Amino acid sequence: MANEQNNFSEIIAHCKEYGYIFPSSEIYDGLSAVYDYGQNGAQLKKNIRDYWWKNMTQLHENIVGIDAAIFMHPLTWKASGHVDNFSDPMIDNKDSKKRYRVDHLIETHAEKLALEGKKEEEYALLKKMDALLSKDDFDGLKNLIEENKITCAISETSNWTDIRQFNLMFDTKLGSVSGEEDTIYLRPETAQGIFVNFLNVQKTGRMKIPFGIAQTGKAFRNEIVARQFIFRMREFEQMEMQFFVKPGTEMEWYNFWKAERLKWHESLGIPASKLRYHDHVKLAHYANAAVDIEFEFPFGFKELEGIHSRTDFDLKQHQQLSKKKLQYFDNDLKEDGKPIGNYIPYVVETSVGLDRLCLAVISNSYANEKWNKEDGTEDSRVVLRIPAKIAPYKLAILPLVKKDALPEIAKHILNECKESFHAFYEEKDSIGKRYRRMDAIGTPFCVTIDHQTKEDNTVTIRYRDTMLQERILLADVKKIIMEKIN
RNA sequence: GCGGCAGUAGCUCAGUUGGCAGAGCAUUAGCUUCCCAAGCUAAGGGUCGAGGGUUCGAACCCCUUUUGCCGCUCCA
Repeated sequence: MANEQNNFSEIIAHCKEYGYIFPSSEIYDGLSAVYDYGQNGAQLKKNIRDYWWKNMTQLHENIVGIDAAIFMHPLTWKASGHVDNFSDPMIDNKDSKKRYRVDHLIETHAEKLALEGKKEEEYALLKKMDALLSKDDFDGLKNLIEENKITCAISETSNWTDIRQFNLMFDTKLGSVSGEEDTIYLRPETAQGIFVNFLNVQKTGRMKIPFGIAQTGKAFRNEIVARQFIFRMREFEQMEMQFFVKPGTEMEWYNFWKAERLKWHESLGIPASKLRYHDHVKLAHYANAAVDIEFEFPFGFKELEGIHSRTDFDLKQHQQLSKKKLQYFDNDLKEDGKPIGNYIPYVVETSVGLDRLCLAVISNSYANEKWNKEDGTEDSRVVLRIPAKIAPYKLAILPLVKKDALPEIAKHILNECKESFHAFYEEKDSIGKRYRRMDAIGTPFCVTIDHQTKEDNTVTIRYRDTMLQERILLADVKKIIMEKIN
């Protein structure tokens, strides 16, 4: 574990040193749990996002992509349950410094009453709590705690602070709307942008169930504790696809996407041994089945993607609050020859954290290698074995020396390649040093132009993963790289 | 959010009793023309995380704050 922790620190340092990820607004000392992607990180992230987008919207003819706004009507979050479930009144015990969720604290006490056989008192307590919670009556709740002499399990005292509200949604003001609705939220998940557009997309795209709507974008959560680098950030990017199905068929599709999404992660070069499913025992308010795909990060197996069977919860809720029908008319025929008719579709959701995926790819790619050279001295390198299809740079073009017209030939290939893929040109320092630098940022291929190139039009191609090299025709460089990155 | 520890050049760190802010690597320029880093010469780079206090004088002592790490707590 100590090694793994060191390894994780090394990876964070490497990300900063090679232009992948920087702490946000670092010159002002940074901002807690906010990070910026640098020149290489942004390209990697974009490549992963594009790869996902293509997989979803191009390789599945029944999935289309949208891009909904971050700001949404405040009722959206009432409907989704975030207003009620995403904020928790908390209370601290001044002696033990322990913090409790008020509802958990009272419920624990109620359970104790039940165990003592005081069923009626338990019931009365819970009923009072629910009434006070629904009114956000924090003083009343504190009184309830004090009246019942509820104590902290650690300090066994009832020396409590006032109750404070911790809302996990960021709010801001929308100027031109009056009254209560001038507070709007930064979306805590991208899914709702898809649900509220369900009918728009279904009607204008003439989509037939089953079909999916995909979206990537930023979401925001005011986490109490956000740590572990870009694993849990306050501002993060999701890649979500909501798949609308006929009620009763949701488990079929849930299992389909569960398998499909695991395969997709493996296609990113993540070995099966570092991926696993984790079934949710305790389900969220909207789900009837939920599983996480977890990746073995340097700090243990953690969620990368969630696959949830969300039932018709979201569409039903939006239908209720918006008073607009969000139903689908199914023209498929039943046994009696008549159309199936109207229903609210069920939804199977796949939701990946893009930042987490970037971290997974980087930590899976990172290796600090040491070996002995032929003369017995030790040699080493740090290499990012990022799969070629998502690597920030695909090819480095290196003239062996910066004279004898070698740079001119190299620049000629650069110009030929740069319209098709991201290529890097460098003529400074020894060739070995340049190879090391390309290893460190994860460039999968290097071609070196040398004196022999002028004689027979061949160049050396050097592979990042194996460090092997071979000679290929100068004229074939672009074609060969194109083949390897597709 | 609470408690503990930490923050000096891009990185890793040194800095004696409170007395001129340093090294190695990295970077840039030049030399070398090398097919897997660590050759030579030179240069640039710092309000010592930030703000305040004590002092003739603070990287060093005190207070506040911020960021990170660890532990709690939280993560529909």
